[in-house]
This record gives sequence, C-alpha cells and structure tokens, in this order.
Amino acid sequence: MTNAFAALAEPMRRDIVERLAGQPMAVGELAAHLPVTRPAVSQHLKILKDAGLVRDEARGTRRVYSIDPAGLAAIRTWLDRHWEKALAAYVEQVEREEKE
Amino acid sequence: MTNAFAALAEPMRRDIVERLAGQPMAVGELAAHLPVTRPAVSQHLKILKDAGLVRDEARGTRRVYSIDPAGLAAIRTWLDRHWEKALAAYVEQVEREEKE
DNA sequence: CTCATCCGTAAGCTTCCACTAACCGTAAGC
DNA sequence: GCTTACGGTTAGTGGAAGCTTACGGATGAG
Repeated sequence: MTNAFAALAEPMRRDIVERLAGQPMAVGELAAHLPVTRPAVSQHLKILKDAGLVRDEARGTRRVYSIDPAGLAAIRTWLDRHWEKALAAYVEQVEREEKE
Repeated sequence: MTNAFAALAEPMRRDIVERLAGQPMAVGELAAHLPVTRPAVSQHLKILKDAGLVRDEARGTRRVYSIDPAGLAAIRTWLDRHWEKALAAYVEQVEREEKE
C-alpha cells in the first residue's frame, strides 16, 4: 500500500470507488458513466490498485474491477488508533487542568 | 468540510495530526519538531482546519491546535457506508452466479 | 508606549498530478 | 489469419500543491 489517503484524495477516484462498491465493473463500463476518457479511468484504477483499495480480475478481454475491503479496513485502523489517542490526550489534559 | 481525504493525503499533514492526537500543541512547537518552516506548518493547519480535522484556540499570542474528532468520524462514516455496500454487492454477485 | 514574541498571509518558484491523444498488446469471433 | 473489441502504457501539456522568504497584525512584558 503506497498511500490510501492520497488515492482517495481525488474526487474522481472516490466516485470510482463508490461505483465499484455498488457493483463490480469493467474499465469501459466505468468510463462510459464518467466525464473522462478511458485511459484516465485506467490510470485511476492503477493508483487505486496500488493503494490496495480495488482488485482486478481478467474476464476475457474485459477486466472487472471490484472493491478490496482490506484497503478500507487499513484506513479505519489508522483513524481508530489516532482517534482514541486524541481522546486519551484530551482526558489527560482535562485532569491536568483540574489540579490547578 | 472541503475534503478530509485530500487533507490527509499529505504525509506531513498526517504527521501533524498524529502529533496533535498525542497532545495539543502550538504552531511553533509543531514546527520545531518538523523538517519544514513555521509558515508551512501554518498553511497545513489551515487546510486541516478547513477539512474539520483540527481546531484552534487562542492562548495569548500562541495558538493551540487540537484534534477535532468529528472530522475523523466523518471519514469513518464514509468508509463504513461503502464497505458495507461493497459486501452487499459481493454477496449479491455470488448468489447470482450460483443460479447459473 | 515600546519592544519582543508568536502567528497568519502574499508572492514567487519548483515539483507533482490529472488529463488527452496516440500507440501497442491481447483475447474473442467470423 | 484477419478483424474487432477491450485495456494498459507513454509522451506531452495545463494547472494545482507545497515550500521558502518577506511582510504585517495581534498579544504580553517591561
């Protein structure tokens, strides 16, 4: 995983992820519903794949892409970790101020 | 919230978030531990603030920044929603293939 | 009031990113 | 074998992003 957050930074790539979450699709099928050309979609998919967010499966000449739950789970782990840490720091801060 | 994912795309900003999660800090204090100048940190904090990920509080001439849990929670909501949708689509796909 | 400290902002530069157009490789159908 | 359909890759370009330097504003101390 190079950088899942950077992969999801682009609105176009989030749109792609949302569409794939609803239903696995091929590259051309995605491009048909998006305002960019097929190569652009292909490049986005490459980035999403490197980030571990999507998977691809050869299906004849077509290439069907689908969501990789592991990628989303990795982000969630990061969030949870730091969210809890922030809460702990906040509690500690409050306790420190109460002693004053 | 303009774009929380784009805000967290930069490694420097994730570093800042991690440090603030451990303990609220002022701008200069952050910059002292980072390999960039203070204005750069200030610009990053502005982006993180616009994204709803951090909050600031005036403390004399200093300006203390801390994590805003709501921002992280928003990302988590997005993840959960599409993750569940992807799972549902996956189950549906399997059932459809079993009928063939 | 003056000075020092802390911080945000503007301007400029460099680097990276998203997009298109053109090309090449591969699998299915006649 | 030839053609068609589907995708990945490359080169090139316009625009956005991050960094630094320089400057201006606000608060506290003396």
